[in-house]
Amino acid sequence: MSSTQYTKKIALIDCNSFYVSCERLFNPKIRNKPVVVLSSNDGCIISRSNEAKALGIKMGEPYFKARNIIIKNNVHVFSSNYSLYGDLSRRVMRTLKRFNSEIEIYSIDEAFLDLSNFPDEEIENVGKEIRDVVLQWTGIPTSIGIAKTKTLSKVANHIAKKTKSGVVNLINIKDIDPILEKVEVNDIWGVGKKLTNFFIKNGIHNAKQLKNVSNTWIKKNSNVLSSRTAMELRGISCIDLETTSAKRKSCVVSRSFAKKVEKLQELRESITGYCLNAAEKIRSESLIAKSITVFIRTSPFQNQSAYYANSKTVDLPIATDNSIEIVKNALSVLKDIFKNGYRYQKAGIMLSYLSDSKGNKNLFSSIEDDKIKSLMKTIDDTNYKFGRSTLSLASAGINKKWNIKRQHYSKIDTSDFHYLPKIKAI
DNA sequence: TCTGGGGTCCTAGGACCC
DNA sequence: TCTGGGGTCCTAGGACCC
Repeated sequence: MSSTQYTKKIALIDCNSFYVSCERLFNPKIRNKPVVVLSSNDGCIISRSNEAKALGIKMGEPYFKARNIIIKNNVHVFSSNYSLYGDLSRRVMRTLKRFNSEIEIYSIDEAFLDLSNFPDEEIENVGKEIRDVVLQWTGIPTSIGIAKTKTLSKVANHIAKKTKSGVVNLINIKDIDPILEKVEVNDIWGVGKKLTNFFIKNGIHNAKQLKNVSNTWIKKNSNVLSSRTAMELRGISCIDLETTSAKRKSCVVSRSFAKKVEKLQELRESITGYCLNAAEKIRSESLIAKSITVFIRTSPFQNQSAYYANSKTVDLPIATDNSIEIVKNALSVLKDIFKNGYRYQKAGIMLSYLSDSKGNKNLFSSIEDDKIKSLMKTIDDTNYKFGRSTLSLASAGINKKWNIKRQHYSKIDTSDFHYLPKIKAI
């Protein structure tokens, strides 16, 4: 044991059953009880407490299929509350940034954090400290995996979820093979359904076997992504931390309907709403869109009625963030793909070829443009203050029969004083 | 009756050109 | 008249992630 070492160290911090943890934060009664959170429209189960997992409730399972187990076992059910989860996510990420600004926010409940600046021998304790601080400051429990590459830190995290301390460190492990041997190939980051089948067919069942497969074989028989994954398992970093939050390239807004929709008018209302949402989103990120895609489809699960799905893209002559422009184009595309006589289940729009709107004044910008800009800003500011869709367009409709279902909504809003938990003085 | 929503990246194959 | 090989660029769709 000699001098202090500073090898490359990446931590993956993952919030445990994140949406369930968020609901529990404001509802102590459901701690240590089985809890699930549903996807939009109360369609599928997308977050489960450990107690719910133990009952055999599966990730992504349709709610109606699990309903019997849920009722029988008194499982607490919540519709998703994304503004709450988004808010708590930001608090967690802010806390993590105190340990190092080199952070990649990978999803709403996960972040990669570069910890190379801490000495190797201290790293496990640093991991434990991060976990304690996040829990204390935000109330959210996490699991932490630390290793030399992103893929290995995912593996470490996978194991950490099953351990009591919640922290697993693979830095300077003498022999990693016995650990990798216990990780099934389908649990490796980057290996999905298709690749799992391919690997198993070729005798590769676990992470140790994938790590030891020859580079030439994998490149010849699979693709660069697989070879990168294998390299990363060997401890050679191929996937960099993306710390500068790159601007997104597309923006999708889509929803399933609570009730099937048959009329063009109702589709028009929904598409208008999605456009307004998406336009507001890209404006808040100073982006403009060059193309708009509209898609509609009937349910793929109901085999007795005919299936119809279609989409169409329109390229705009000039990239824009103007809601009115976007709605107008989307509705005209919708008219082209709409067919009578179908029961539509879902619709959506996508804005793509997004680019920076700042310093990007086009040749044709005019006083008219400035007027539109200030109108959009007024709409955004008002909606921010008084809630979404305070100001809207007439085509968005008023009576939205098709609008989403949220039967188990917790109604917690961290930006509203009415929902602050009350503390009684003793 | 009831099956989420939002992203990125890679690749094969077609179109086109020389 | 018939026939070639190779390069680039674009796009749709697939696979993967959470």
